[in-house]
Amino acid sequence: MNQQQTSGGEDDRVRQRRRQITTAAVQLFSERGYFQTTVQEIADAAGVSAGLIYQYFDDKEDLLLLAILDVLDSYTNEIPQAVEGIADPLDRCRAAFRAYCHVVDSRQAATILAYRSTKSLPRQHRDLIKNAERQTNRIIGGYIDACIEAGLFRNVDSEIATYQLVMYAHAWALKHWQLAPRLDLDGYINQGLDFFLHAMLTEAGWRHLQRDETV
Amino acid sequence: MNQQQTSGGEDDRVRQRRRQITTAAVQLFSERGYFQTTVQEIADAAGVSAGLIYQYFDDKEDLLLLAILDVLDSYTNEIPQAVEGIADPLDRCRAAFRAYCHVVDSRQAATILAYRSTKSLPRQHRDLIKNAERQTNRIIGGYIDACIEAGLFRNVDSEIATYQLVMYAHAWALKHWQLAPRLDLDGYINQGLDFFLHAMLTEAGWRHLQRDETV
Amino acid sequence: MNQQQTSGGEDDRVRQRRRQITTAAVQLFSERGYFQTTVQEIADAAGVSAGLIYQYFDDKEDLLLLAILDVLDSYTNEIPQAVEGIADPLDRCRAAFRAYCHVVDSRQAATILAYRSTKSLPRQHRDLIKNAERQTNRIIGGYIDACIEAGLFRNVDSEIATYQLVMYAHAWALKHWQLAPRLDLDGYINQGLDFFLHAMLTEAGWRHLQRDETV
Amino acid sequence: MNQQQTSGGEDDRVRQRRRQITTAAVQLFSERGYFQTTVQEIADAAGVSAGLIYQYFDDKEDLLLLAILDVLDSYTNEIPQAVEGIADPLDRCRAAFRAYCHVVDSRQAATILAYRSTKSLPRQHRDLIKNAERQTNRIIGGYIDACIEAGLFRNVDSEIATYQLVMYAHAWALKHWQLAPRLDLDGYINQGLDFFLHAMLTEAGWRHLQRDETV
DNA sequence: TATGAATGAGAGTTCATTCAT
DNA sequence: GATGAATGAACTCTCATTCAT
Repeated sequence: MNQQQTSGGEDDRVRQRRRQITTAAVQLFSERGYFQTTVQEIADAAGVSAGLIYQYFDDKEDLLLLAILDVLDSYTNEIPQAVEGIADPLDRCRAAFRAYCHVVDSRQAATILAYRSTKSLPRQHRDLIKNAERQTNRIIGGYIDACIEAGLFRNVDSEIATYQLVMYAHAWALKHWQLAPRLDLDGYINQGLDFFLHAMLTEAGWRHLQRDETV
Repeated sequence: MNQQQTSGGEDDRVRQRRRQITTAAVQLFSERGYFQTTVQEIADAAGVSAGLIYQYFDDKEDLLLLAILDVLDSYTNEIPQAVEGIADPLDRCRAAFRAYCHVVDSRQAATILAYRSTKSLPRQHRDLIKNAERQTNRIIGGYIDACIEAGLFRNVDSEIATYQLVMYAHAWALKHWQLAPRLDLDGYINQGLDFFLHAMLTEAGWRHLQRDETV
Repeated sequence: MNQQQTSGGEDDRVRQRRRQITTAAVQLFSERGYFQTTVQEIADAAGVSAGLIYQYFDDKEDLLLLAILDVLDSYTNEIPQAVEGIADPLDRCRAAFRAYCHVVDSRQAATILAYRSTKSLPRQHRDLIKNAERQTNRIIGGYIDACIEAGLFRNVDSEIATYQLVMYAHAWALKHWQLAPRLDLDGYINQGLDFFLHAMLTEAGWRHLQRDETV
Repeated sequence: MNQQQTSGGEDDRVRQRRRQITTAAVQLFSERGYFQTTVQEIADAAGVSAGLIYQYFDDKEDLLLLAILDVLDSYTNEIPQAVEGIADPLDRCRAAFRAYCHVVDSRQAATILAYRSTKSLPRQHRDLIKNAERQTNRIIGGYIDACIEAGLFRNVDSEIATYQLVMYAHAWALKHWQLAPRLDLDGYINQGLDFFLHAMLTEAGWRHLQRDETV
């Protein structure tokens, strides 16, 4: 990644420029795909010259990397926010799942971007993306673990379970053309919750859930 | 799509050539991606000249379309084969799931191809791919429906359930880098079966399952 | 040019094939131009395979040469035919001019072909075309000379005069888009005759002409 | 046609580049023909890279169009210049004819270009060329009309007469291989004048001409 | 004699990247 | 810092020509 020697106050201008360009890149890469988007188009969308991009990014690939990481970051940020203040582990799990699905829904094209374009990057950059993904997954995994420890979930492999949840959320973007005609987002989320709870809840978990709903 | 006028015996040569080229295309598109693969490379891999490809395919895009359809066809063909002769609906469902996961495992790169590259095609071609996908899904859906009708599965939305199964199988390819270090294919399949059965089986279903295993 | 060793009766088949292909070539080269016409298209139009063309012609250029010569031959043949039996030199001249204009009218595209494509040929082939052209011109030139010798035309340079007549006729094809909206062929011919007669007739010529019209 | 956004002073650089490339294109297209000339060759001749051409022209066809129009413009510009200050309509007519022949002589290959290559363009572009041609013709036509109105020329169709003059001039390029061995340019021009004056002058015209020469 | 599958050189065009201003 | 004109490598696709059948 391009390293700018930033001396003090310059830092903000640099960050601002990077954001401006990254935002345009996410938008265009998501819509049209990495290879069908030209650097010139990104420059136009960002309102800068093509040449300037090369002062903030090494090359087009670097731009892709940053664009994908930007999207993954938004997951890592928005999900914990959504469950903030929810103490009950089961509620927290459900809220996190809902939040994930909502983020995917609002950034469908960007979600697909990682699936389409990650493989276009060199191994080293791919690893950065995988780590960012793992980070989000670990958050979800933590919520599941809490439920298991509380005896609400069966003792499933929480990492595999996390992938189930994550893939279910991603499927809303990946297979939207197939799912959208049949359900709206809330229907999709409820189906998912029904499924996952049946798959994972223990007897104690069911009682906890019912009390929850009684209250 | 390119239409060759094929009169009788010529048909075989044409099919053979198309297969030869498509196989190379699936291989290379899967490995390197659509845009990073040149037509020349496909020609070399297929052992033909670059020009000849244009006698069997309209253009590079056509080649991509046929490559993706080829992969999807292998799903549609191999899964019914794997459950042939299995009468019990629950057994059939489990066998189909296993088969799906095995096909994905054996054609990982090709499975990813559809996710990466479908969007690079024009709408009309995308629709052909979607239909091929629907066709496979309908097969799986039929197996699930049979279990529901037999009272073995809860009355879930079988289409959504199908997507769950399919995405789980696809995840083995899409997130292989993440999953493979933790499990082998059989472990992954068993985790999945455990999960899905818990999510869907009725009381009757559980009894059926246990009798099954006793026998 | 391709030399076929023709043994006796084979000769006809060969000539027939050549004619078949040349006719298609004239047609297509005239309509679309030399470079925009593919050998395959000519083969299709002639109802033979592309490969066969190379048994009767050296290459595509050869085909062009023969096509142009074919058109020029039709001039050399048709004009003398049209004046056959006309003894009066002035009448013969006028009839020849009319005939030339009519041939051009009926083969407009082919007439343009020589203008468009001759330069695409190597010098040696160009010379063959020039000679064919000279041959036709010499015929016209002869008619003019006869009028001069008879004292009906001024003693103009008959070769230049010939070019005037020829270019006037060719202009009907070359500038058809411009001329056709203003005149029909006969109007164009009459304008031309009026022009040329005024330019060339002597006093004696005028009297000859009037006597002609009186009779 | 390619539209460059030109703001003020940039305009000159753009015009200069376009001229540089157009000049090379006229040269090469004229010498070798449109299809035998590669964009790379034009770039080399113009001293720029092949890619740059596509920043000033849409495609090779656009380049052809501009090249032809450039030649036609030189007619429209140079002929009126040559007759500037000549008040007598007959003298003006003769000077214009001389000028036309001289321009054709100095740009022989370019003159042929329009005949060879116009048909390679799409209808819309062909129309632009036709209009440019009409414009030049209208200038000549005006000079002839003036002679008719002054009673110096017979009341001929001035448009057809214009074509006669124009074709005669063009023939110097189109049939140069045939004409040049017999006459030089001045001889050709004089022959033409002799011819046209005989064809068109009235009695009054002849007297005007003689007085002219007496003076 | 006739076919048409196969070749492969070569063309137009795009676009990431650089660098003088 | 910022521009955008300029580069040139690389790619897709076409088509004249050959040759096994």
